[in-house]
Amino acid sequence: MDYKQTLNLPDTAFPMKANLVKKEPEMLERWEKMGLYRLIRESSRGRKHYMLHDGPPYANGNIHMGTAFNKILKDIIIKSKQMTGFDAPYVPGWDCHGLPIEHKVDMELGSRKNGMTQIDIRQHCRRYAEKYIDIQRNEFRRLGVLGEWDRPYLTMDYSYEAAIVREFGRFANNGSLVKSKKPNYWCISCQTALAEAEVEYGNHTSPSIFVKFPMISDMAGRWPELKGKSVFVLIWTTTPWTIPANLAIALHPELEYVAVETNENEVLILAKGLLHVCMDTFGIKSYKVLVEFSATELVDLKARHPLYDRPSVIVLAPYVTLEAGSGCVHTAPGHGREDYETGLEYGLDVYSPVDDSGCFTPDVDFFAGLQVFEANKVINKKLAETGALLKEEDITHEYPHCWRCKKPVIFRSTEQWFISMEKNELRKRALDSISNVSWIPSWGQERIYNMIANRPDWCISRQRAWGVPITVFFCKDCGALVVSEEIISHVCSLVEEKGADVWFNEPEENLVPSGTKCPGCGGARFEKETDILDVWFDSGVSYAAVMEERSYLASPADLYLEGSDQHRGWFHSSLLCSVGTRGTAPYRNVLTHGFVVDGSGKAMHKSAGNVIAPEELIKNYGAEIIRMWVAGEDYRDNIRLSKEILQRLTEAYRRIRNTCRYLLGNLVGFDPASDRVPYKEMEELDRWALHKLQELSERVFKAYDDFNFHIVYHSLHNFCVLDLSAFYLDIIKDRLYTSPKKSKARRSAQTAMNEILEVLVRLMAPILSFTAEEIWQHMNANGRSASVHADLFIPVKEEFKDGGLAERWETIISVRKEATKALELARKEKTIGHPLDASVTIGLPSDLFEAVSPYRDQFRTILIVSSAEIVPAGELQEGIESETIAGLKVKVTPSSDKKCERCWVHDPTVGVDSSHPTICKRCLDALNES
RNA sequence: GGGCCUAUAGCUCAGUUUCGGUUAGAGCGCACGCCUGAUAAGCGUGAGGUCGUUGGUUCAAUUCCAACUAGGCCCA
Repeated sequence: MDYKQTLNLPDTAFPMKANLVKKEPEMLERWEKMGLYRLIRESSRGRKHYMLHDGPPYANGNIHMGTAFNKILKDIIIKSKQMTGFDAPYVPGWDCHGLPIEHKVDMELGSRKNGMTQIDIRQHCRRYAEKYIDIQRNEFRRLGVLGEWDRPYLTMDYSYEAAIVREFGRFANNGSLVKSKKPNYWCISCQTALAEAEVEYGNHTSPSIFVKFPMISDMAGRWPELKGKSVFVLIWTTTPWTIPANLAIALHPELEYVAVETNENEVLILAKGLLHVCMDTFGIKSYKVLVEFSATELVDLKARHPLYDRPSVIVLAPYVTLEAGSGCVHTAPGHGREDYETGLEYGLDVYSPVDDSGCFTPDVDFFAGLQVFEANKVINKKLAETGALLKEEDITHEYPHCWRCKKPVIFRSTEQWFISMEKNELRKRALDSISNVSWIPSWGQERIYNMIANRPDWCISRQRAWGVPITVFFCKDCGALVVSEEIISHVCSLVEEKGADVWFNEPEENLVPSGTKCPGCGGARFEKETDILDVWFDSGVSYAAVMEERSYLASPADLYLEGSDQHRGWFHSSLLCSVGTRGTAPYRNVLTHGFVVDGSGKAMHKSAGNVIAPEELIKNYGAEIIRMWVAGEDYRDNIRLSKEILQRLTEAYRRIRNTCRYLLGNLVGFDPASDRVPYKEMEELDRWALHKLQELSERVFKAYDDFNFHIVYHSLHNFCVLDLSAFYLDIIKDRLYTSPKKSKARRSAQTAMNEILEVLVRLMAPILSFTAEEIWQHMNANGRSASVHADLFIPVKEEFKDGGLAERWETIISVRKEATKALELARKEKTIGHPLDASVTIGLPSDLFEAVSPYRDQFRTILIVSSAEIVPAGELQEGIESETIAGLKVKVTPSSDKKCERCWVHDPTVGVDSSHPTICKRCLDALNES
């Protein structure tokens, strides 16, 4: 007789092989068809909200691992919050305006751009953004990210553009908006301002000059050594054309300076550390240090400009180095970023006497009308004439060039709009609001605090085409700035209806409310501003344009979640916008993650050739493995990605999948409604499993709560591998297979397994979204939600917890561990093969014997051997001594009994019934019962 | 150069973080073996770590402090 047919072996249609690459798209289609996202929204209506506000990725290019990571992390949070019992909507967004898109469109258009209007170009930009929104949307959905994909928020939506204008208006109308000069890259050939991204660095030869600035301030009074000498401060520069704009000389606050006499009573001031280098350069053999000063002694003293009759003041600046020059840095606030910052600090004018074509303005004596690069040699000649030029030579160095015409660019100051950090105490209020936000990890707080504390005013104007205009006017008669709540509200409604294009399409008279008068002169003719807004302002007001606008969302959000670079980006701009207009931060919690790096911890760069694309992984592994990777890595640090990591994840995935498959297979024919065994009547081992399950739930819930998804992942995996596969499931196999189908012993195990699967499938759903759903479809259908994602976590059941039981089983497990070691030795010695060949006797020290002896009858099954006996240590002479538990001995011998053909246990009762001569009594009973 | 952060077995993570103290844990992978009634599965045993480097504090440091190195983000 083939007794195998009489066993209850696992049986399920749930495939062992996941085939994720093929199955995932089918699952997505299913979700799409059933309208899963809507379904979840409807089913959670009325629950407490959890508001995660999506930071908009830029609508350009395909997604990369970083954006994929970020979106999956958000999805895990949304799903876990949803299953915890919140109503957690997710509205994805895109950042659509800005230079990078305009750039790409520029390149696509090429020379065609020349005949085009700004409106034409904007149309192309809009189409370009739309194209990539579609591409990225599909890519994000493919990852299993659930959200309102059919109605995302776009910063180029008319309603969003209107919100930008409205929020900008609040700043304009509360006096925070100021106009002032700021140096920027400027291409004199294209006659346009350039952004950092439009500048390419390349070699360039510049004249390098050392120039003497005579001191005006009296030095001899304080330093008698200098009495009667001509004292000069020595500066060095590679841009002689900025000398006419010199207003200051910067020294490093912590460097030592010297006054050195070179010849004929001439004294030079320079950094002590560069003295010898400089003297060598000048070919000065004999010189004498007269005085040494610290920089702080010289600050505020005045030198005279070498060409003009005006002072050049000595200031301190941290960026001064000893790498080159004299340690005294020529400072022209109108022509350098650092010079500008220093100028602001010391209240210097942003003097930039150069016009659009790069020529000196008429007020510049000697050089008016000269183009700056041409002017270099003229200026040097003039300096030489006045005796100020100490040394001149050419040097080749890295210098910024225009990305389009490849010509060297200059730094030049132009009028820009700023949001003042001080006018309405924006800086102070922003800093105050930071402490009301929970920053995760906590160091995020210090990081953004330092940034806000040290940042200059926010320059919000861009001389570009693709963006939302700065909607202010100037009076054509008196030049006054004209902006008001009425004007902003009028423009807003126009933009709402026609998009921001209306600003460029319509003449001024159509953009102001009729009857608008200049508040200064009463004039009625206006000129509109043509600058557009910094795109950081666009996304910075998303809390207003999205969270406040949509009825089912709310602001402040519970969570903003982006990479750590966003402390300078979106977290930063959103904070300034919200504090500036609402007086409070737009978020309660800010979670940051690190960056995706390669297996060795290096950043992914095209040039390094170590970039891995999401598309490639989806094709080879499936999105589920990427999701597991997102969960498994501790994202506070850098997030590593390599082939080996993926390999490990794939194996872990199979393990979890197979454990669930085994549970499914053993639950065939089990209807919990009618077959469930009451807790009190369950076998103790099954109750142990339920206890461990509650511990798992507790740990996982806490981990989800703390956003520690790697703990969720490790906990789930460990539970499947250790508690289930290697212990619980292995032991109950015998009971499941050989007991009668409907026996209480078997139903008890199934009751536990059913509970385990119900809990597991939910706990894993936020991470293993595809697989959990697949399992869900194979589970008993009674009263089940249409999707696991529309269901809730099963709360920890206190009634399933039994600490005392768990403790007793800890002891049993520790004894089991010793027994398996002894079995392994016996196997090595070929005494046994399968553990069921063995008969085991365990000698235990008295305390252990006391603890374990109530379970002596169960030890055969616990050890999965044919017979097991527990005796006091003294009664066992032979056997292997344990190395870890003192006094414990294990004796393993081959079983002398016959092997039951049905249950494979060697048992003395095999053959008791002549009609079934090859099976044991237990199996005989089982056969008779069923 | 500045701000913030990270550094535990081949890989992913625990732990020591509010008190520094006996042989630093887990899983995976690897090696070896078992099973063939979870089978392109399952079980067992074992080998892997001077806890980034160097100093300091201490009776004692992977754990505290400093510097350095490597790496990351943001600035310059």
